[in-house]
Amino acid sequence: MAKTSTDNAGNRDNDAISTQASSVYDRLQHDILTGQLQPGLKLRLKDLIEKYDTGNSPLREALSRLSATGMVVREENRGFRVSPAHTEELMELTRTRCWLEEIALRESITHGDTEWEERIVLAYHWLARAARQKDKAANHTSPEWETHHQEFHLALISACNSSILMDFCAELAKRSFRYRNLAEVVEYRDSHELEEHRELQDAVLNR
Amino acid sequence: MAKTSTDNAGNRDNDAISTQASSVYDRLQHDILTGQLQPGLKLRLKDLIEKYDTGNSPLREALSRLSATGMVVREENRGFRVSPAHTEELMELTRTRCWLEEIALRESITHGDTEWEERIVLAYHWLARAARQKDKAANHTSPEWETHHQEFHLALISACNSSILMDFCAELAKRSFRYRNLAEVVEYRDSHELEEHRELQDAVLNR
DNA sequence: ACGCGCGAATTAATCGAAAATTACGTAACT
DNA sequence: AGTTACGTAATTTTCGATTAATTCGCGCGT
Repeated sequence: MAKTSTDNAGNRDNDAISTQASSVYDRLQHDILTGQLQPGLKLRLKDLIEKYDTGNSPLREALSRLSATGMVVREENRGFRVSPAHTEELMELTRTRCWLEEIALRESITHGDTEWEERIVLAYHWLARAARQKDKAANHTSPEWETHHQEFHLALISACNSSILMDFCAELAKRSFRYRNLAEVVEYRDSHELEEHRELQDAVLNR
Repeated sequence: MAKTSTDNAGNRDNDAISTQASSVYDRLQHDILTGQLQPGLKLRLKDLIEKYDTGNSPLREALSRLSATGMVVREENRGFRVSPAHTEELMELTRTRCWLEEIALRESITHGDTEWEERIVLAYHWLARAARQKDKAANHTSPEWETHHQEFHLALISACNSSILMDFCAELAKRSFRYRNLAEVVEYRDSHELEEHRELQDAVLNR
């Protein structure tokens, strides 16, 4: 989950040089999602300027963007802080995510074509490969695995005919990812997790 | 639709003075939603600084926030422009909005309590009153009516147990509002629109 | 001891100008 | 004629410093 879809999407195939504000945005978001910046933490501009080795304006810009997506909360004339995390919000999040992903998946199954199927197969392939490497390193949350996991789920719903809904799902996935990291719930992830994903893939492809 | 939920939510009951960046954010969003700033329009910082009578930093902050919600698109090192409007996106938007509001309404009907019902009745009352004043002025899109219309729809889904979903719905409503203004489709709004809302209220209250 | 108001220190928000990047028009070259 | 290279102008991005707001601590009065 090193990069988000919105941030560097424009830099895929052209020479566009990422601006400093975007770099700080990425790094800040990463640190929030991985829990290195804890919920509720006061974000003092001076400290962040030093920590992320940047200037006033880019930092403020990054924080503004993050506040719009709910990663940080802005308190007028009082600065920013990492958005708090409550168990209620996690429940709400899970609930909402279920609703939205159910719709998206249902629609995808209805309207999905062969290209969609190929995307799923490919995404699963990458996920499985990342999982194999994960086993080797015995690293429960390898960044690549997270990326491919995200990509797999996005592939599943990629035929729902609504990029808006996909964006919402991606947003919810990010927030869920954050809660996972905060709780450091790693126990439940055992070897048959990959199997579940395979079953999911097969079930979807068979409608 | 003068104020959005996120923007001035913090100013509800305390003395917090709105910052200049937030003011510019509100005004910019308003002008985009009402179509005064047309889709795809290049937003030159110098012009905007003059037009909105502000400085470099607040403006940039406002634009950054708007880019996160998709109101404006950011082109790295190339500035900002008002996000374009396609008919496909309108269709996608409508589709997605249906899905989400259906869930939210269904959940609200299931879990709604008497407080929820009171909120609906109250919201309808305000809406009806605004509609009456609208008739007097023969003004199809009075800002107050839009506000109360929004509030009514939010009240309907306010018992869905997911503020996240409500935020998404509000976001979609804003975008729809924009398309309505862009197309200036006013014909279909006739006198029985209020009736429809009344029927909606009654139906919901009767589950 | 507790609450209240005033002033110093700290922090956030804004401004004005420098630095970096892109856009554009002109000229040279194939 | 078309195309590439180059220099200038326009624009965006960033920096450093100023201004405005908040927080904290102390003394005063009750």
